[in-house]
Amino acid sequence: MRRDAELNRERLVTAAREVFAERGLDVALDAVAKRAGVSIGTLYNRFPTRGELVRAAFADNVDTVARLGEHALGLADPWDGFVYFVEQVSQLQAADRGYNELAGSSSAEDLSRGYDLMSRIVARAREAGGLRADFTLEDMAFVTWSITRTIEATAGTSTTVWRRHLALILDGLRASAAHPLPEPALSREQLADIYRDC
Amino acid sequence: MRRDAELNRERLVTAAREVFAERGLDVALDAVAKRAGVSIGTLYNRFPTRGELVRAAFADNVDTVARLGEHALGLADPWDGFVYFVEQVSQLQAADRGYNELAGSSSAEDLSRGYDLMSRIVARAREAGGLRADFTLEDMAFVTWSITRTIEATAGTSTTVWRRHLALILDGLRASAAHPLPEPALSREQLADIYRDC
DNA sequence: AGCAAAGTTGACGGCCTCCTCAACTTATGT
DNA sequence: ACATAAGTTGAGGAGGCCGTCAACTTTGCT
Repeated sequence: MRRDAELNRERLVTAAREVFAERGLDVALDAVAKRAGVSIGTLYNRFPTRGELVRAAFADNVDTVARLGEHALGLADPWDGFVYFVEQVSQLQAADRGYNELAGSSSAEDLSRGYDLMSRIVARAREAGGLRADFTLEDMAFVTWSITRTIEATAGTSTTVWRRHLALILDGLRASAAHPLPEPALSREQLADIYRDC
Repeated sequence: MRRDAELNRERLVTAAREVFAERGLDVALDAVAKRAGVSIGTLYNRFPTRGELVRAAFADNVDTVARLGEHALGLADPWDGFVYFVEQVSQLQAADRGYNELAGSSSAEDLSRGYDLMSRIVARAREAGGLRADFTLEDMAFVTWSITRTIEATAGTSTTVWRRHLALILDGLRASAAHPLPEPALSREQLADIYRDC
């Protein structure tokens, strides 16, 4: 890759991160090209689909989440680790509209790394008796969808109320709060279907 | 209003209900006109904005919710009434994509009638000690957003898993599950702001 | 029956975004 | 210095939806 091409690529990724953060994942790509100081043709040349640009823009966040997960697993109390992880990821979402949208529709499980990590965090918290026994990995999608949506709705008015909502949710996930659930959890395949569609 | 005009109006409202239910509130209005067997010009003549058509299409649901609320208040146990109301409204949302989207962005409080009703259901459940003491009317928005989003995500795969999610949420709303919340509730004004924007 | 008011029609201009491609510019190795 | 591959450019065609309006049709009153 030529030096100028590499530079333009970086400019595009940076611009994409900024524009996605401010205006969401659905912005017109012209806005990204303009902010990068590059023509729309170059953008399409480098990133033929929007998805590729999105992936490039949020590659860092994937690493960050992995680090958060490792740290969560390092905490002495498994329930605290679970809470820590969910809170930190939510914080990331609250700070970046684009990432919030992404988290709500790809949930980090297309990444085997993130999937595995979350799986361990959930299992550990459940087995230690902090997290309710009937909570499955797939149920994490509910948590993500909930938080994603309230962050989206409240971002313009308060950057912190989502913490209240999260606290309400967490209170329902403690083993001590558990009442029998009326429906079986989603299977791994069902969840995969859901994410495939979007 | 002329007889034919009245008939066309009804056709449009019926068509809108059907199309919104299947494809959401953002469909191209041509689709509604086509299903109604009427020209796009007539649609615009009768309903100058999309909002007016939406309101007309979901007027029935507003009545239904009011009835559900009354019934909830008639139940002997206030907590059961609360649960009943939330479940029934969610059921309505699960059956109609358009109404689900509407509920997620207008939350029935633009309607003073629905607002008042919900207010009483919440207050009653809280005062009876079933619903946690720190739960406010404004917190209902969290519940609505959560359920709306998971219904939206899962509708194509399962028409019932949302009940599992709702059960998890409800477990967090019981007085017995309450742990101190980290943030104050949204004020009535803040919530109004949020709904104004959308 | 005849007529004015009410209602309907759908082609069309406007707007936006997507994505392509032929012409042009730049980097790099020799 | 120059040739050539690599990269860039941006105007423009395609597609979708919106909302309008002048010409036409229907209703209902007298």
